[in-house]
Amino acid sequence: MLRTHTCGELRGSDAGTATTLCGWVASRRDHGGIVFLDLRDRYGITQVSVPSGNGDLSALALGLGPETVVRVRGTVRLRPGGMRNEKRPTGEVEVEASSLEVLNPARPPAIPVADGESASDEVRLRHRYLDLRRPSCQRVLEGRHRILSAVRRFFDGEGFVDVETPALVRWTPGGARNYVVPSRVHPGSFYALAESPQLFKQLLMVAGLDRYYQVVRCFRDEDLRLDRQPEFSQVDVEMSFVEEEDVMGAVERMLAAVVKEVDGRDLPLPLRRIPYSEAMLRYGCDKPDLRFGLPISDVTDLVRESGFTVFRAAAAAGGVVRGLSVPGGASLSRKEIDGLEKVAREAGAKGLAWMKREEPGSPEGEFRGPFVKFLAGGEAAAIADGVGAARGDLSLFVAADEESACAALAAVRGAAARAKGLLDGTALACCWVVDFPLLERTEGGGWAARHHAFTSPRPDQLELLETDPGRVLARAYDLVINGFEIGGGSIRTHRTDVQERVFRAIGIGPGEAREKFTFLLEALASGAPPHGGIALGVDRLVMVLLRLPNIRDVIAFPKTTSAQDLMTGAPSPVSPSQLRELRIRPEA
RNA sequence: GGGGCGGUAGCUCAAUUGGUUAGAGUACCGGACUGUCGAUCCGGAUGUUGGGGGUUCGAGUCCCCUCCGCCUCGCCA
Repeated sequence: MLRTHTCGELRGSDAGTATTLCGWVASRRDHGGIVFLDLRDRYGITQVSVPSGNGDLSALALGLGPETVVRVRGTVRLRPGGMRNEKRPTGEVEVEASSLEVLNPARPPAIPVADGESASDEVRLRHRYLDLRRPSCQRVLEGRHRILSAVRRFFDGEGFVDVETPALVRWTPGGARNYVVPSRVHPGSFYALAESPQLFKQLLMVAGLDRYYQVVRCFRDEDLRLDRQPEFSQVDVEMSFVEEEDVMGAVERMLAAVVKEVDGRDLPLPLRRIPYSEAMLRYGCDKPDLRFGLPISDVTDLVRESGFTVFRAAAAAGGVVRGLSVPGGASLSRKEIDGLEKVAREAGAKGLAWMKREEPGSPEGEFRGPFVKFLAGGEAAAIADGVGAARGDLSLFVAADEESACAALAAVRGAAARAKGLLDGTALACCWVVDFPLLERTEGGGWAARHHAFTSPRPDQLELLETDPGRVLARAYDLVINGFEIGGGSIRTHRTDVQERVFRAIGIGPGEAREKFTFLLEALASGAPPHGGIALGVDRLVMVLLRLPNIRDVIAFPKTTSAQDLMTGAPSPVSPSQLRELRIRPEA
C-alpha cells in the first residue's frame, strides 16, 4: 500500500504516530509561512500542515492545484486548542508533512468537487468521474451497495439460488420495445436484449429449482422518465408451490431487512393491501402515494339533480363527479387554487370546481366558490360532507368520465399535498396493490394482458374468461412505495389448458404469435409446478430508500432523457465496414 | 411523436422596451500574510451569449430552423 491510513481515520489518540496518506487535494490555504492542505479520499478529509522552514516543501505545497493526487508523509499532531474543527471526525488532528509526493497533477476541475457546490445535470454527466468524486455521490453508491448486500443476504438466508439468465434473447411480441442486436453469424437475424428474465425464471421453476433470485440488468427501448432508464436492474424472484401471500410475505420481510439496514428502523408488517378498485377510487391511480391523506370520494349520486349543470350533465352522461377535501385549504390563495386547476386541466379535466367551507371569520354554514351560487339549498353542505370537508377546508371537484376524473384528481391530490406542505420527506409509505383486472381493453376493442400473458386468473373466475373477460381478476400484486411502483409480480399459470384459455381471450390463436410461446407451453406440459414470483426495480428502490428525487442519482453512469451517455458519447455511428459485416444497409 | 421550462466566462448566475465596450460571485493566474479550515487582502486575465438563418441603423433580447439538458403526455405487458 502507498498509505498507512485513510483520510478519514486519524484521531487525537493517534497523535505522535508517523503516517502516510494518499488522496486528492480538496483545498489549499496559503498563509505565507504555513500552508494547509485538505486531503480527501472516500473515507474523509484530513488536514495537512506544511510549516515554513523547509523551502522546497513549502514551494511544492504552494504549487498543488485542486484535485492533484498526492502522497503525504508526516506525523500526526494534536491541533492547538481552539484550532480544532468540530465539523470533521478528523478535526482534532492534522498531519505535519515531512514530505510531499505528487502522484499525478490535475487540470482545474471542470465542475467543483466539493459537496454543496452546484452544477447542472449536463456538466455533471459529462464529467461524471468528477461528480462521483463528491462525498455525497459516494455515500449514495455505498448506500446502494449496502441495500443490494442486504437483499442478497436475505435471499441467500432463505435458501434461494442465484441463477444467471441470458441477456441476448429471442425477440418476443408485446410489452416493452426491445433493444435489437444484430447477429454476425446469422446475417439478417437479431437478438433482443432481455427486458426481463420472465420466461427463463419460470423455466427454472419447471426445472425444479424451487426458489430462484437474481440481481439482473434489464433493457427497454422506451422513453425515459425521472424513474425510468433504458437499462436498469431488477431483483428477480420466483418460487414454486406458493400462493400470493407467500411471495408478498417473503418480499416484505426482505424489505423490512433492507429498511433496517439503511434506516435502522423497523418496518411494521404486514404491509397494507389495497385492492386495485379502491386505489383507483380513493387515490385515482394504481400506485398511490400514501405519505399523505387527501382521499378522493365519489359524490355522483349526490349531484344527479344538482343545480350546477356541469355536475348534473356529467352524472347523466354516465360520468362521475369526484372530489377531495384539503384540510385547512380555505387559507389557500386564489392563485394557489388556480395552480391546482391548471394541474387538473393538464391531467385531462375540463376544469376544477372549488368551494371553501367557512373560512376563518366567516359565518357558520357559509360556502364560497365560483359555482356555489348554482347549488340548491343544502347541496353545498351535502357534497362538502361527501368529500369529508370540515370548517376551514377546501373542497375540490372534478366532473368527467371516470378515467379522466381519476387522472385529474390524482394529479390534484399530489399538487395539493405539496401546496399544503403535507409531504414528509423522511416517510416511507409502503403498500401492496392487489386484485388487478387480468385483462384490459385494446384500441381495437379486443383484450390484452394487463400484466403479462402468464399471469394466473383467479381460479374461481375462469368461466368469466369466455363470458365477461373484463371482470376477471388476476393473481397479481404490485409493491408501491411513496407513489412509485417498486415491483410487480403474480402467481403464474402453470397448466396448459388454462394458458390456452387466456391466450384465446387475448386473441393469440394457433397462428404465428402462438409459435413464439411454443416452448413455454411445452414446458408447462412437462410437469410445471404451481409457481409465482415478483420483480423489484433496484434503482427505484434505492432512490426511494435514500430519498433521492431521480433515478439518475442512484446509477453510477446513467443516460440522459434522450438515452445518451454524455461522457462516452453513446450511442454513436459505426463504420460502413461494421455495417457490411452485419449485412445492415442504412436507409438512404 | 406532442407539450412546458432552460442553454450567457471553467462553474453558478445577472443583463430594463431591441441601444454604448455583455457584468457579478466563484474557480484560475500573480502578489501579501505563521493557524486556516467557504481563509483573508490587493491586482490580473477570462466570452462562437448552444449552432444556423432572418428582421433591424442596431439582436443575448424579436422571428424561423436545428442541437443539447430537465419535466411531462403518449409509450413503459
